[in-house]
Amino acid sequence: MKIATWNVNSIRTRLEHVTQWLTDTSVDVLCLQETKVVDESFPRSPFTDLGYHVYIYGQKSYNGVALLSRTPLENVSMGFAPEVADVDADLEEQKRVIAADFQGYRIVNLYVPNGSSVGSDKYDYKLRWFKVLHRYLQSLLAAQPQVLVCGDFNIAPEDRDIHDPKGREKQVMATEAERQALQAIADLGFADAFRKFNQEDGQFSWWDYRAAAFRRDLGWRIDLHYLSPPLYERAIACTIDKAPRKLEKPSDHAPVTVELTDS
Amino acid sequence: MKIATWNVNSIRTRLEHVTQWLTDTSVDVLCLQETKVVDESFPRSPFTDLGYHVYIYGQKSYNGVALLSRTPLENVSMGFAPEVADVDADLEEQKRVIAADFQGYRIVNLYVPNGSSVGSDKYDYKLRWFKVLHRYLQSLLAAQPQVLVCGDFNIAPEDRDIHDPKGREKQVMATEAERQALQAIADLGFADAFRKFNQEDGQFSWWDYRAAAFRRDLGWRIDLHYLSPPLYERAIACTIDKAPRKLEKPSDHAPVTVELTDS
DNA sequence: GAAGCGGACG
DNA sequence: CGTCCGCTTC
Repeated sequence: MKIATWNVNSIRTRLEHVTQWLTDTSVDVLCLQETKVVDESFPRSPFTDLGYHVYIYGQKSYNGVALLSRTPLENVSMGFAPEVADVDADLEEQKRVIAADFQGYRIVNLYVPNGSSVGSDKYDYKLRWFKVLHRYLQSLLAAQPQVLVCGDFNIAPEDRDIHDPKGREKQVMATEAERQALQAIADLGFADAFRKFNQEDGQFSWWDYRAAAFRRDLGWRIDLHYLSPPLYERAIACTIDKAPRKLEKPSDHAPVTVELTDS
Repeated sequence: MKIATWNVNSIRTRLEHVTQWLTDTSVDVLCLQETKVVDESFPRSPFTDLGYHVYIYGQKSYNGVALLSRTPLENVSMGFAPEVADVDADLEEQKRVIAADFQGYRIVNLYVPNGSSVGSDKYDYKLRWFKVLHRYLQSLLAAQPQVLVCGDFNIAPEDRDIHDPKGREKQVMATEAERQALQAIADLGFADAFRKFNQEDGQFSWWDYRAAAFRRDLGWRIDLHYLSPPLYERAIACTIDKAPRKLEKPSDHAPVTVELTDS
């Protein structure tokens, strides 16, 4: 079983890249972020034509997440409700969370707020959002010990996940407060699937469009698969596919795939 | 000597087309319209690198004219002032006129208002603008009998300059009032250089982006060179180059070149 | 309806 | 650098 996460930076603009990649890789579930389209305008048929079931939670212009699956998914939920009560309205407005049951476990697909710059309102929003995510995942785990949380986390977990960790404390996606928020999630009982197989630094999933960052390999590893123990046991591979990032008009993110034993 | 006029519909978007065309054609002076950029952001160096001197009169988003010349130009003037006094402020606000001395004659580069639709405020603006243009050119001719006026006139002089003249009286760019305004300019002593050499109908310089107008050759001849008698005598060719209109992401206008004897 | 710009966001 | 949108123009 292969589960992939890919921030596509507009599903409409990246339609060809995504359908081609699905054809090439045959992943079982693809978790998309930054679809940037309202549900009525999501291009469903290119994916149903390939045999995928489509579950979407989108909005105009920004954010938006989706699940594509070769088999139907059960109990699809959008946003933090009803797992978490009393979520600030502004944290639920942005469409960043979609989850569903697949093969007896729960897949949670996240598009974590970027945070803009340290100390900005958006940075505060990101940290508030993580507090709610913590409660949300805590609630999920209480009901179901098998959880896979993936997506664009907009945080590099460690210094080896950044091309240049110098001065990182001032850099959004690398500050101590963000890493602590991420660690609090991990402490619920999640482990980073990629690091089960690969300890090297310089393994990136995102490269800024600016400053020829991809050509110079100035990237960050911010697209992650966090697995609860029973799934972490079953993980047999986790890979970043840089090929789509080399195409014309690419997303700034590469897809990341985790493979689990069938058990 | 070759003088060309080209409405490029954004010099920044069309930069490659224009530099390539200059390289291919080696015109002496290129008169640009709809540069759509403030002077500080005009891409000067691509043209200076090709050996052109650059004179610009631009504004944000709309309008904007420029002169590119292989040799330095003298007495460059922008707008109607100081030739015409007491011009309504709204007629000078839009950057549509740039002029300069070249080889002993004056080149006037115009971007005539489009006029939107008959009876609209913009249509009235266009006719008012022509009244000032008339005074402006009258003043120029009094000082200097050798004048070349070119640009996007947004008027087709005759029915043979329109793909379908039926119902043209209701069509902006072809109404009687507009043609009379244009004729009043001609009556100052200008003649249409193109018609010195070519009497055929269906000779167009502009094709709407809509309705596959270019493919179906549904165009208009609205990009003109008007020459005062001494220059008209010297004209030895006037041609519309449709090649750039066939490129990817073209301007909706083709460049029009007039050639004069060196005399 | 096609295409431009500017501004927000990343 | 590249997405989206609202706006304007033609």
